[in-house]
Amino acid sequence: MAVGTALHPRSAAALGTSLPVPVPRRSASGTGRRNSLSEAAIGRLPVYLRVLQELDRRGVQTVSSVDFALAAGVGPAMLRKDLSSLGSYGTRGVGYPVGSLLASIGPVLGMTQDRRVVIVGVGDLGSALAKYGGFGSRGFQIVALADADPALTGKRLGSLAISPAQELGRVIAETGATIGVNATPAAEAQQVCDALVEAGVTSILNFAPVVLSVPQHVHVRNVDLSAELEILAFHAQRSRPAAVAAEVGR
Amino acid sequence: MAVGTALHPRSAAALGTSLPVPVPRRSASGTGRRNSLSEAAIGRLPVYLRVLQELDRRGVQTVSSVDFALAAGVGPAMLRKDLSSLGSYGTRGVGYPVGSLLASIGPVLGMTQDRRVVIVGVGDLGSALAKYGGFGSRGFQIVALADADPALTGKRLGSLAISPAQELGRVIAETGATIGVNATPAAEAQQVCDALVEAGVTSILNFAPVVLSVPQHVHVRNVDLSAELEILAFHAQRSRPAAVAAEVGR
DNA sequence: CTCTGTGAATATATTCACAGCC
DNA sequence: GGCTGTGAATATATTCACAGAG
Repeated sequence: MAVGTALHPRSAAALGTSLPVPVPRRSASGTGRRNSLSEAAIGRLPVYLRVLQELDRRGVQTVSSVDFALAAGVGPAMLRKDLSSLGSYGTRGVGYPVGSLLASIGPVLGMTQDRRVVIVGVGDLGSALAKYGGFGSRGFQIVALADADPALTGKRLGSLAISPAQELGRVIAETGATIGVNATPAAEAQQVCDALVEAGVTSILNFAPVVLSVPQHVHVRNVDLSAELEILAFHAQRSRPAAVAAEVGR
Repeated sequence: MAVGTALHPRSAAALGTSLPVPVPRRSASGTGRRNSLSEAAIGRLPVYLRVLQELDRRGVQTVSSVDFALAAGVGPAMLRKDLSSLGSYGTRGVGYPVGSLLASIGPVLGMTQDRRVVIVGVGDLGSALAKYGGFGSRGFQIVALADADPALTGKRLGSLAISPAQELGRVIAETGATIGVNATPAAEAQQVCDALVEAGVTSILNFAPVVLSVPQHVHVRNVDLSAELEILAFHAQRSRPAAVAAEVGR
């Protein structure tokens, strides 16, 4: 039988970062305005939002799909299709109204909701994330920190105290966090993930290089930094065919 | 004209993190053993590699596509297809030999090459990355740090001194770094990116939430942490349709 | 005439399902 | 019998190209 008790007893795991995994595809229910957004389009919305905010800040009122697309790093046709499936607010012959679009896309990405985040694992990465201003500036509020290491619990980081990981349930209940960031080492990641799920968190951003098992209703996105570098390394190497042929053929 | 001089004069920009962008598709030259790997498959290789290393560590010698796929969080058919396009080392009726597969996939991801990394931007995130053990354990060596802030330059972080960002060219030439990690704030990111490219770096991992412009031969992958949270927020919200309908319809 | 919205065409990716080998 | 390798079928995503609104 080889692999033995495969990593965990639950369902198949979610692999995030848009590495397309056989997600069972939640059939088109939901909020989708016109025809629901494709998964790929959803991944582009945050970029669109950022570009719109930048345009707005510069006082731009209207933008064509060509200029918008250029700034977002996509093709104009795709951008139009994405916006169109959002319900489309463009005017033919003119372009898209920056303000209205912002007001439409923002809520779609939950900007108007409560978005409280708990970070578990306050090592180097966890504390960097806790201090990172980018979350706050985009409407996410870090409301709690937790770590399994007793040496850290009780300490403060900015305005937040670090709670013991064992008390995750209570901390989440008290703070109302709905998003969990898992910045623990690989060995603890599944356990922490389980605790988050147990406490009712349904969105998890996972930095640990492991495939987490979660129930279907929980969304996991993985950020695997080493994997990113490996993918870059792969491409770098394709540019110099000879180098590897020797290695692999050996 | 609206957007005006769109963000940068160079070519269209690369959006990484596998958000599939209209990459001009480098036509199938290169190292690919059998029929070349799809971009999606390439993104899964690091996961496969990690699983194989774990199996190897546990002393597992052979693994079936079903068990392997389960551990990697993908479907067995996809895993077989991916491995098959790598040149396939499986044995029918038996499974895949862990050791040989490792020896095959490793080099494909550049594990046997020199993989020297320079980190630019030694703020919270940059220093967390510099201290992160995960890179080293997967064969990446951080050989240089740089920052534009004069208050930081000259300081040390672990065994490395922080160089002034202005000297990136020299630092890269001296250390032979081929991969650049851009952990600078959004406002500086394009400038740093330009400097990296100028210095001959052709692989960039970008954490700044901006669309970088680079020449065609340079590969960029973006890790946008806020975007990840926004995508989670989007999905979380789809689970509660009513909440947003009110917001958007307003 | 410009620029959006969108069906149709194409390109990619994933899954099925089964032939063929161990 | 069990399991891989892979063509064919399906599902997703992207791009084209043009009708039609302003």
